[in-house]
Amino acid sequence: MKLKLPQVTVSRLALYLRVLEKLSRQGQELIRSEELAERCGVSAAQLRKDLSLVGAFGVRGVGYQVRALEKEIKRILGRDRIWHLALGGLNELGRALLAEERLARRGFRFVAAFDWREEWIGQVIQEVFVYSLEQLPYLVKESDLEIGVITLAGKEAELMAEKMYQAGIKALLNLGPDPLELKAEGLLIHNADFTVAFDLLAFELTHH
Amino acid sequence: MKLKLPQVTVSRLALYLRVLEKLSRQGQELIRSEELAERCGVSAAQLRKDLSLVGAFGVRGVGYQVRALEKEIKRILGRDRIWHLALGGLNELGRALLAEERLARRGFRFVAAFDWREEWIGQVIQEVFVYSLEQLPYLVKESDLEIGVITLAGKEAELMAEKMYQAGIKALLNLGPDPLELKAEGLLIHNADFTVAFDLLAFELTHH
DNA sequence: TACTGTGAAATATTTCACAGCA
DNA sequence: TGCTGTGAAATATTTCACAGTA
Repeated sequence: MKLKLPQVTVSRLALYLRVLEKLSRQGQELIRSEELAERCGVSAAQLRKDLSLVGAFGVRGVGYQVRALEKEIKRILGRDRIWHLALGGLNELGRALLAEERLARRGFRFVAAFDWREEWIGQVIQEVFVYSLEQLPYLVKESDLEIGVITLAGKEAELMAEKMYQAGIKALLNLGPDPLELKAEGLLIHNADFTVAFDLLAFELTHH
Repeated sequence: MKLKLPQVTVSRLALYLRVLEKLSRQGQELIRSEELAERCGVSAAQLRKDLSLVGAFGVRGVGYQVRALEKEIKRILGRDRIWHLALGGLNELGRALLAEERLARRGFRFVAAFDWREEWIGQVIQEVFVYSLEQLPYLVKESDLEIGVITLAGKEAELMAEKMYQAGIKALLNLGPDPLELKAEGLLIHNADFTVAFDLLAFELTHH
């Protein structure tokens, strides 16, 4: 319960897991740190050190059992279970998330969606029902919604965040443009503006 | 041209810029490091150190001129110009990207989209025309396409990446599920699976 | 006075290099 | 023999604390 890892290590573990899942589907049973690291774009030492922070899963002189390592990393990341997600905001981004196979396949399951717009309420998108915000508290309890995923901007994002918090959601992933200002006791908030990836590329292209 | 910055610094600069753009729109003229840092969720020392790595833009005893700082960071990040993007893959994610105001507003402009699927070719989505891949080399030259944005998976992603490289694209941003294996001389590749953000949250929820 | 800019100190992360083991 | 696991060394990043200045 108290495991502390550098955030970069956690995100690399997520990366390793993606590759392991793929190898596993392809039926590969064994992999060496060097090969796995190469596939993930990190050094072998880095990979082994990351793994050593959470346990010793390999066999000296041999390598790692793909399935066993996959299972271990899943457990460590909390990916050995189903997470119930609530979508806040039925814009293009929100609809793309509902359609994301990566999330569905990995146990991140959108159970309900919420919006203010009359045109969306009552619709079913990718098998997910769109509710009005009045129904939020009831559904959080009833469907055990844990993570709220926000795609809205500005005041709408802020209001959605508050409503979700009041309804009993434990964590918010904000994929919208504006960092959430809400500070709420016991609520875990991650602001994750994916468009930063474009700035990184622009920077590197600009400075060789 | 040769400016070297830690990647974390670059992504924080992108964050600062987002907040500055907002302040600028709201007409605020001045901001202190402490306040800006607070808004961005970093320490004031961190913010000042980040800025000091690229220059000294503040006024001691006063703070930073919002517009001037915004302009400087834009220049440093290569955000003081229009980037021409090519979308590779007209799935839900691709269509969400075409609709992303954040990108349009910040100079990341999708100029053309490419797909194999007959049903998409010839369509216009968010004012962007969808072409078949034969037209890729011509359009890269004609429209000066610099960054290819890939939303596809597996073999399709790999093939799209190769075609884009051969057509003369300078950089690829891969938002699809699989790290690109392509290694091509002079091509800048970023794999940026945004779904990692969900794993990070799951990890933190699991380990308090 | 009230801030920024920045060396120096403190931490954190990565790499090295090899001991340990199937 | 051919790997992993891991202390120790090397780097990198963050924080501290205060000199510098409008």
